[in-house]
Amino acid sequence: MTKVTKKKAVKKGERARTPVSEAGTRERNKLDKRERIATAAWEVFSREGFEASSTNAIAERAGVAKGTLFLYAADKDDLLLLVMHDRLARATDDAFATIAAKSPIDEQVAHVFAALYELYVSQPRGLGTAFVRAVATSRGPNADRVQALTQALLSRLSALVRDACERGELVDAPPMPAAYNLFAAYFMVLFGWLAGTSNSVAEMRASVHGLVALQLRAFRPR
Amino acid sequence: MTKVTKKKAVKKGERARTPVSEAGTRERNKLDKRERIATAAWEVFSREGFEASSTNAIAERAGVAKGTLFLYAADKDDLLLLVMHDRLARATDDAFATIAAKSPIDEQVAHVFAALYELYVSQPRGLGTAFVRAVATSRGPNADRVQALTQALLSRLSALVRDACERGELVDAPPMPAAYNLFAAYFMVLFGWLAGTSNSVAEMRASVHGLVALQLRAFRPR
DNA sequence: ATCTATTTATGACCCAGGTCAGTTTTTCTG
DNA sequence: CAGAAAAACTGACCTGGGTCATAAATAGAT
Repeated sequence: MTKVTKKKAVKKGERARTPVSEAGTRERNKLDKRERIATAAWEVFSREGFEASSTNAIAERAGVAKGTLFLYAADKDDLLLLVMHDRLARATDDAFATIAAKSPIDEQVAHVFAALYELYVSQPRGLGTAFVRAVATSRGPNADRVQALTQALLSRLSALVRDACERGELVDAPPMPAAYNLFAAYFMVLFGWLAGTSNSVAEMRASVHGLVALQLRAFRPR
Repeated sequence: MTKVTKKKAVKKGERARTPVSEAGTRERNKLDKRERIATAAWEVFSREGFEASSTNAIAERAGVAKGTLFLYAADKDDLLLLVMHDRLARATDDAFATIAAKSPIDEQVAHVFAALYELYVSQPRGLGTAFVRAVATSRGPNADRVQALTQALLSRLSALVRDACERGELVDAPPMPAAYNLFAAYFMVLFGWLAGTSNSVAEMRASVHGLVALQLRAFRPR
C-alpha cells in the first residue's frame, strides 16, 4: 500500500525544487515516515508496555516494513528515545516556563525536577525504566539527541544558580559544578524510583528537595 | 556427568544430616553448580564482551544445559550481576580497608570512588555499561544482592561523614542524606564515563573529587 | 530396600530483534 | 527524456534469549 504516486511534473528548465512548499520528495517522505513511525511506536509502547511491544507491530501500524524502522533508529531502545525526546523536551520547557521567579532556588529546582518525575511516573508499564536504560546504553542517533537535552538541562540549572547568586540568595557558587551536583541528586531519586523505593511524585519531590537544600547550604551567605 | 553417587548410608534412627561436613547432596550440588556457572560466565563475558557472549556458550562451558542457567539467574543481565557481585564487594572492602585515617574526608571519599571506577574501567568491552544497565532494570534475585551492596556502601559513606564530624572536620552534617548526595555525584561521573565523557580513572577521580569537595563546603566549620 | 513426592536439570522449541541482498523510488546528468 | 547513480525501502532470513513439558536426581516415608 502507501499508494503515494507523488506528482513531480516540474518544468524542465527549472530546478526540481519548488522553493516555496516543496523541499524535495525524498526529504518530505523521510520526515513523514519518521513521524508515522514515532506515532506508531508511541501508541504501541504506551498500550502494551516496552517489553511487550514488538517491532513488527510498530512497523505494521506505521505502514512500513520492519527493516525500515531500523533506518530511523539503531535498535528498539533507540526507537524509544526517538519517541521520548519530544515529550522530554516539552516537559522541560514547560517546567522552566512555570518557575516562580521569586521562589527560593531550592523550590525552583525542586519544581523542575518534580515536573520531570511527573513525566516518568505518568508513563505506563515501565516505559520510564526502559527509557533510563536506553539512555544509559544506546549508541544510536536518538541517544545523542537525548544527551543534548541533558546538557541543555544542566545549562539551565546552572543559570538558575547564577541568578540566585546575582540576587544574593547564594554566594560563591560555581554554576556548572553546582548544577552537576543538583542533577546528580535528581538522577539518584529517579533511580530509586526505578528500583521501587518511592512511587509517588510527591515522595520523589520531597526526597530531591531535601537533597537539593542540603547541597545549597554550601553556598548560603553566612 | 556429575557422577556424584554421594553415599548417604545413615543409621536409620539418626537425622539424615551429618552435622560436620555433610550438608545434603542437593544443597552441595547446587552451590557447586552456581560456582561453575559464575566462573564460566565470567570467562566468556570477559573474553567476548557482554553482547557477544551467548548463553549457549556459557552453559556449555559450565557443563550444564542452557535451561539450567535460568534457574540461577532470571535472565542474561541477572547472570552478569551474579558474576559482578563478588568483585564489587571485594573492591569495596579493599577500598575502605585502605583509607588513610588521617586524610581529609574529601580525599577519603574520592579514594573509595576511584577504586570502584577502577573496577569498571578495567572490565573489557563494555561490561561496565552492561552492568549499570542491569542494575537499573533487572528484577532477578541477583539484582537484590547488588542493591544490598549499594545500601552497604551508602551506610559506610555515612560513617565516614560521621567520623569527620566527630573529629571536627565537618559540622552539622546529617550523615545519611550527605552520603546520598556523595553517592549521587559518584554515579553521575560513572554515567558520564558510560556516555564516553571521560575515559581514564584519573579523570574520573578528579571530576568526582571536585563535586565531592563542593558538596562538603556545606558542612565546613566557619 | 522400595515407593512416592518434590526438587532440579534438560534441550527441543518458540519468538522477537536485527540483518542484508535485492528491489523500488528519487535524483542527477547529458 | 532517457538512463545511470544514489538513496530509501522491503521482507525472508538468521540468531540467540528465554520457556516448558519431560526426565533425572534427591529426600522422605514405610
